[in-house]
Amino acid sequence: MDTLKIGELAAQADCPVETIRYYEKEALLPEPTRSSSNYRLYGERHVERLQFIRHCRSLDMTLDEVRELLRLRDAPEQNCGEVNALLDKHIGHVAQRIVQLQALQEQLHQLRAQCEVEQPARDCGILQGLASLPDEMKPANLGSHGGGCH
Amino acid sequence: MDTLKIGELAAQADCPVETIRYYEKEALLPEPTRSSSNYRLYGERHVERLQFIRHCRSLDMTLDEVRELLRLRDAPEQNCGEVNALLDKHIGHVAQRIVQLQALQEQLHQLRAQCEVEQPARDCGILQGLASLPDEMKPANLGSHGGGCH
DNA sequence: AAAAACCCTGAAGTAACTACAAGGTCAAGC
DNA sequence: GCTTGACCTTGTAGTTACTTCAGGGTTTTT
Repeated sequence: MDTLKIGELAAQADCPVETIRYYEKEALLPEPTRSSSNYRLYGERHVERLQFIRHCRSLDMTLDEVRELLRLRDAPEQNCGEVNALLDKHIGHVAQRIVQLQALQEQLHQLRAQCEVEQPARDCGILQGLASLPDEMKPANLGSHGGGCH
Repeated sequence: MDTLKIGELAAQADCPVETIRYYEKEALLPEPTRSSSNYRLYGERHVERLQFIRHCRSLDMTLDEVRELLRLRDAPEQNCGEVNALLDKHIGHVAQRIVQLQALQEQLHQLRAQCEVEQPARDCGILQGLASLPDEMKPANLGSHGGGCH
């Protein structure tokens, strides 16, 4: 019944093979059956589940959020209110991050305006602008849900 | 001459003590002198350098970017064109990330609109919307400079 | 039969810290 | 003089979501 090797599953869900093994270790994917030579063998339900996970990840959810959604998905007669709440919260996180990055962008543009020409580094307004710590924007202000742009 | 203990430096630059030790290990801060009881002792140049680093970090630069800026700062007669270029590149990263997150936000709002009520999870439009992998927005598309919002 | 392509496990590396554990030092109070 | 607490030391492990590697075994293709 389960006929897909890991590379075939990977192709169907557009996901690196190593990531699939990682998801298995994290218990996001159930352990598949094995062939006589110990190869993992997957079926349609694995394809669906992996696509679900990858879609969530493409929406920038954490694996913990995905885990929660999978749990809710696995209990189909329960109320989906929690699903809605989780998504709303995630939308809030993203909105917050956008606002943060926009404020950052403003600061960066101001800093950039300090030096329009190429000159000796000792006179560079940018390096001077970076020398003192502005209290409006401490690293701590980025918060635990900050995340980077890199 | 160097009279500040690590906790005092930490207070002046608003930076956790452990982070200072981490920056030292990363060679962003020079090794300080030591007291007879092996305590680190810092002076004004350390305060300045640490504030510089923290300011860069508050602007979401990577430590590699900071390292590069410190290098340029340490050569004051060189031309600062590289500083300007580094900052422009960083501004580009942030701009790109903002656009990405806005696209994400759009997708999340569309998904959220799939389910306005609380109902059995099996009928939840959100869970159904997450079930298939949309090709316009694969995780790979986020790129190596993606970063998260968490 | 040999080479290429695939599969296996387990460990280590990434970024930038943070949080211990297990101890040494110092100032204040009793 | 002794204790208590705040501070300092080193070193190690944990965080996220993977990615990369070493050192093999298997299957498919040539």
